[in-house]
Amino acid sequence: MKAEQGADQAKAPRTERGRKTLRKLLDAATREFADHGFHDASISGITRRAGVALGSFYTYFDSKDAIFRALVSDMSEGVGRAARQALSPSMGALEIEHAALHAFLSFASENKEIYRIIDEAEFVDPDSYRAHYETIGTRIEERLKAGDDSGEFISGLGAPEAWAVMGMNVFLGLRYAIWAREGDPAFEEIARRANDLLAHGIASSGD
Amino acid sequence: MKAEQGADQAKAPRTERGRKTLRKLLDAATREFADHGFHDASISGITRRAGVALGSFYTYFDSKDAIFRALVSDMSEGVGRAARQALSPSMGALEIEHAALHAFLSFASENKEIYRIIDEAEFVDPDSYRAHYETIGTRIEERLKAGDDSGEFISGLGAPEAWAVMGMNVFLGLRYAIWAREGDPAFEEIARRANDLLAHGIASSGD
DNA sequence: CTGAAACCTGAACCACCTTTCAAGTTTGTT
DNA sequence: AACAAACTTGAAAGGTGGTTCAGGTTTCAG
Repeated sequence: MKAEQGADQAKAPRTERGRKTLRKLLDAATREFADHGFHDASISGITRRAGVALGSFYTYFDSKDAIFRALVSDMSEGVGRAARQALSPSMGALEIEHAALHAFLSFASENKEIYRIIDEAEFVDPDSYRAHYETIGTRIEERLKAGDDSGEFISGLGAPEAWAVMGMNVFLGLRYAIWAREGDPAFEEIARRANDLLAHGIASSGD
Repeated sequence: MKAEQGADQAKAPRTERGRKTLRKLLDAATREFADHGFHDASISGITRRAGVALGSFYTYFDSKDAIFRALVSDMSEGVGRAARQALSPSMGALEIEHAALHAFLSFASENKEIYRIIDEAEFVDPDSYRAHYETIGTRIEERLKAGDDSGEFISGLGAPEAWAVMGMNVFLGLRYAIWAREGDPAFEEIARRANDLLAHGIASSGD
C-alpha cells in the first residue's frame, strides 16, 4: 500500500513518455531536497534539474508535500531492502546484529542524501517518519526474541532493548558514515566494537 | 561564548524595557517554533504571541534564522546543565550512566518542545546541531574513560562506544519520552534495562 | 528638567514560490 | 490515417511572509 502510494501516487503515467518524466522528476527531487532541504527546495528547481516545464510537475504530483512523501516511502523501503539482503538465516544471532550494522553503515555512507531526506520527514511528514522507525524497531525486536528462543541471548529482551540497539546503530551511522572524518576507524572496526558492547557490555568482569 | 552569542546576540538591549521585550520574544519564539516548526512559524506569529509590534522583532534579531540560532544555543546549554545536576562524583561509573539516562528521560519528557527545536536545527542550523552532539559525545567518552581508569569498565573504550551510548539514550528518549504511550514501562525500568544492557550485554552467559 | 539614545509601531514593500490554465504537441489505438 | 487521450509548456495569477522604514513614544543620564 505504501509502495503503491509512493510509486503510483495519485496520478500514474499511462505512456512510456510519462513514465520517463515521472522518473526524471523523482530523481531531480531527490537531489533538490538533498541539496536545499524541503523548504528551500523549489518546484521550479526540481523541474529545471529534470529538464521539464514547471507545469508538468502537476501532471504527476498534487503538491510539493506529495512528492516529498512519495520519496520518503520509496527510500524507507530501500533501507529495509538493503538490510534484508545483508542478512542470512544461517547466521548466529550476534552475527546477524553485526551484519545488520555493517550493512547499515555502508548503505548510509553511499546514500547520504537518503538520510537527510528521511530525517527531515520528522518535520514535513511526521507519520512517515514515525512509521519508519517503528517498523525498524519491531524488526530488531523480533531478532532479539529469536536470539532469546535459540538460547544465544538472555531472556526478557523486548522493545526497550530493540530501541537501544536501533539508537546505537543510527548514531554510529550519523557519526561514522554521514559525518565521516579522516582517521576514523573503518566500518569493520566500528561494527565489531558495537557488537562487543552488545554482547558483553562494558563492565569489567570482576564486577 | 555560545552563551553570550545566544543571549546577547548582535543587538543587546540597554534598558530594562528592552530586556523584557527580548525575553518575551524568546519565550514566544520557543512556543511558535515548537507549534509550527521553523518554516511554518512566522515572525508575525512570534510578535503576536509576545504582544509586541512586528517591527520590534528587528530591534533584537537580524532575521528569523538568528533568533532560531539563539534558541538552539540556549537550549543546548539547558540540556547540559540538567545533565550535570543529576550527576554526583560519589557515584560509581555505572551508576552515573544510569542517572544520566534517567535524568535525560525526565528532562525530555518535560521539555518536548526543546527536542523538536534541537532536532530541527539539523536543517536550519547544521553547525549548532553537530556541535550539540559532538559536545555530549565527548562528555560521555570522558565518563567511559574515567570508568576505565577506576577499573569499573573494561579498557579500550573510546568514541565509538560513547556514540553508541548516546544513540541508545537519544532513541530511548524519542520512544519513551517524546512518543510516550499508555502502558509503556516507567522511566525507572527503561533506565535499569538500558543500564543492564550497557553493563553485561545481551549474550547468554554460557556463550 | 531636558535632550539624545533607545525603543516601539504597523503599514507597505518586495522577493519569491506554489499552483493554475489555456493552448499546443505527442502518443497510441482503431 | 485520424482522433482522443495523454502529455507538455510557460506565462501569469494569487499568496505569503520576511524585512524595511519613517515617525512617534519612552527611558535615563547629566
